[in-house]
Amino acid sequence: MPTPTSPPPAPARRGRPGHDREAVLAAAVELFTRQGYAATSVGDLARALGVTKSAVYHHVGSKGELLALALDRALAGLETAVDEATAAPGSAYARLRAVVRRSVEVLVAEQAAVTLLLRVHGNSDVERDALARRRTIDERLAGLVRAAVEEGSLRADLDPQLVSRLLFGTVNSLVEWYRPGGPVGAEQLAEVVAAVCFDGLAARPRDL
Amino acid sequence: MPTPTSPPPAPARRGRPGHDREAVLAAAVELFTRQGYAATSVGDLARALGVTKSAVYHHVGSKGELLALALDRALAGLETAVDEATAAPGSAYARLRAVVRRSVEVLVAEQAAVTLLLRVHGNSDVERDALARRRTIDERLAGLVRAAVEEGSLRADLDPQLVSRLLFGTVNSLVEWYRPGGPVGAEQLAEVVAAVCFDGLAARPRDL
DNA sequence: CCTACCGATCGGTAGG
DNA sequence: CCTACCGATCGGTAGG
Repeated sequence: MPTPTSPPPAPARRGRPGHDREAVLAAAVELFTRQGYAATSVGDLARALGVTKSAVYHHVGSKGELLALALDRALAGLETAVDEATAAPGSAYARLRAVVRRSVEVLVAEQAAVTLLLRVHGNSDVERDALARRRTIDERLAGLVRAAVEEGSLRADLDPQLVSRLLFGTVNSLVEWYRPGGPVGAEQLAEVVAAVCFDGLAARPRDL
Repeated sequence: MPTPTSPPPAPARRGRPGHDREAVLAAAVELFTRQGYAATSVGDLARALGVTKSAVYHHVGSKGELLALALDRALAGLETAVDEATAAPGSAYARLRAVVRRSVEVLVAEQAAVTLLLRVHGNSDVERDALARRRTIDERLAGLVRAAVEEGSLRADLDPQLVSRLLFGTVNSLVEWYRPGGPVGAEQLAEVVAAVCFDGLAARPRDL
């Protein structure tokens, strides 16, 4: 038992050391991505943290609030990536390639949160708000692709919208298999993805 | 108790015309993909069909059985695509390109079921069995990529496993946005995806 | 009055 | 194919 008799005059920490809001969020994001949001109960989350459900509710108002926090983290990261890359000087092609690289880096840094974002169905206001923000990002990306096509640096035989979807579909698919700490680092991955997307997989003379 | 008093002599059709097992499965797959499997209750499904929950259980033994049927449909389609494309004559490159095209076609034909498959978490035996079958498919695809790299038709500076993941990550990402009946047909989409994956997005002299 | 919890239980709803 | 239910578990909250 912690201090049942001795009253320390300093009003320092009482109760157990315990977790903070950030630790609860981290555990929630991990479980939500591994099992799915709907399939994860607050009880599951509490068990993973080694506390009771009530302890979880001490730190967070609702299960949906945890989802909202996670989705905001993913969206903020992606929005910043798009902001920075679109504001950069240079050709539309260079900006697009930069946004691909930066997106991969965000996706690696906030992988679990981005995974959640990509799986949102719109089953609640929180999810619908996230989908709306995501659509805005997608539209900005499509605009960048359009500019690169008009500039003449992307193949002109394909619809820019289609190109945008294939491009960021490839980027987003990374969450399905990439695990940090493996043989491929984040920056290296970003460069490989950009190279494959823009230059293709087929062997070319310059490979030899 | 059923029929406590009135025993109708004619055993003809009783009850409403109603749905069959296939209609229940179709509605389930649609709802599971739209809302997520865990977030879809059997009551939701019943409401969508305009019947009661018990009516649903007349056609199907459990919610998990509906998931198993859907996942089997997706897996069988993809397995057939890989079977046929890998058995075809020609270079490894040609077989790989064929399997990409055939995969896109299966994905379009069984889009909802494939979407479900791609979102499986392994939360039940049904889901774990599906993941195991999917892994086998992925390994065969990776083997085909490896053969194409060794043959010299794919860029040799990248790990075949990485190439395989990017390639089929791109293919699989189609479920997120492709809707049949739109401006792009299935075969056309298959050809575009193969072209973009192998030749890249960047403009090249032959485009001009 | 605070932070950090616990044991028990709330009203509703899940799959069956 | 329905009405009428079950065991259990859901997200969330009470007092201490």
